[in-house]
Amino acid sequence: MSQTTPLSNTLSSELTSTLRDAIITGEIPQGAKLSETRLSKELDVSRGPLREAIRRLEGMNLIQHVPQQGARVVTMSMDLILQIYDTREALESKAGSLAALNMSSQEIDQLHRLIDAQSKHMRENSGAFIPAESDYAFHETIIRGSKNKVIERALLRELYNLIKMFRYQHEFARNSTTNSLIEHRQIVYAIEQRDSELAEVTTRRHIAHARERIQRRMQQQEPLQ
Amino acid sequence: MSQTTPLSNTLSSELTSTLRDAIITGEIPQGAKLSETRLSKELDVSRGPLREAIRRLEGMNLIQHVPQQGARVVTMSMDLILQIYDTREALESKAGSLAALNMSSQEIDQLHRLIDAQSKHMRENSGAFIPAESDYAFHETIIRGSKNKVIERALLRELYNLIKMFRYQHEFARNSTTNSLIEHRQIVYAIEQRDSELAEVTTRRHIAHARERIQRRMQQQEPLQ
DNA sequence: ATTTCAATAAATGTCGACATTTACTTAAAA
DNA sequence: TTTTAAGTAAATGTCGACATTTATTGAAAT
Repeated sequence: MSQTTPLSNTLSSELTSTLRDAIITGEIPQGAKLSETRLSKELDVSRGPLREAIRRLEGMNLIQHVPQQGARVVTMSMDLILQIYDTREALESKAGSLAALNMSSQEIDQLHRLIDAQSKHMRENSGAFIPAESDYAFHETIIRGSKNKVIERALLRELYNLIKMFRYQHEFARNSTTNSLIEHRQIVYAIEQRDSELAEVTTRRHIAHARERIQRRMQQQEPLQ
Repeated sequence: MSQTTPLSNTLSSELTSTLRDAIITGEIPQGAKLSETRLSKELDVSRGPLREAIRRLEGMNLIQHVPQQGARVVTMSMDLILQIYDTREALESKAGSLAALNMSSQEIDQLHRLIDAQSKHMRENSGAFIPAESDYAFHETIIRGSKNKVIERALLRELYNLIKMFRYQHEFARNSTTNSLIEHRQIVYAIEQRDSELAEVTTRRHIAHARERIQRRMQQQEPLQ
């Protein structure tokens, strides 16, 4: 009989998800110390699995660990979020070009469905933003469509969590005008045409625009620390 | 009194380095299982720090961990090494362009010293390869010079270990003809001129050439598994 | 001989306790 | 009052043992 998904994940991986979400939402705030003794009491687990979860979150860039001092949630500075977006631009533009070569037609269909939903949402809520989940789904579909596991891991496991944290905790960082939808359409068009160079350029510009918006809004509105 | 570097690192971080090196050199071969019970006896440590080290190596892409089954050293396939080089091209070209903007003159001097040493080595050992350490030092200097900690971490902590493993275990993957030295000079020239676009292009091409060499040699010589 | 199943052995996951280092508090001295 | 230092409290690092799951072995049945 074939093996199905395990009913009980390991405690360590449960803790990883729990803490990750708590960090993204800000329930555990930036810069906060993750005290092992306190958390183990609060969550009613021993320190072993907790330490493993913390090591994993370290690998996801969500936590910084100093030997003999403990672990702290990363602090999102203006500098850091711009560095993240520079990195994202480099990786995701490559993912876009690879997606144009490697995506299945089913995956391209999925992109169309997501764009249509985004378009519908914009029409019905005039001038509204693209819902964060729909935007993530769009980008994740392309990233997975690149069929490059290394880029996929770097983006989804190590950058997107930080981006989600940033967006979740800073309203002004939420997506994005009608421009984004237009740019999404341009990207899908390029992928559909199997034009990897165009996909690379349109994706690069899409991320660069997002970076510019962040930089602009941050300078005027709220100088992050 | 100011705090100096600690005399005794934590056991867990010692183990991380030890295992990392053993994996890179192939002392622990690709695909091998990292049995906790066996390793804890061999290295005479308890399983706690060992498990933490394994989690860290997981974050460095050197190990794959399956719950309830244990950890195995990554297997380097033809597909994987090419994916790594595609990722490296995207990241390091960006690092090159940022280095042209952000490197200090001291760092640029360091690049010159490295190139001169490489040049001297080539003259004295006719047609020899650039020593691996010198090549790594060159690229690391540029990557750090980008002043982008996110890119730096992605490259040095998550890609270069895999590249070192690949090179160490496959002689045919060792660097590189006189071409590499010429390309190094082109990159330094661009950085020196603070020409970020040129630095991006020359770096991109340098990595792309390395990728092509690997692909070519792999097809004729030894089809990796 | 091959397959299936039960029993056993071994490995990973988890826990609690001890050791050592760091942080804090309090008292003494300047 | 401020600073320094000793002593105490707390936190991280490490260890060994138990629990549960997975892998292996061997015997029985087809």
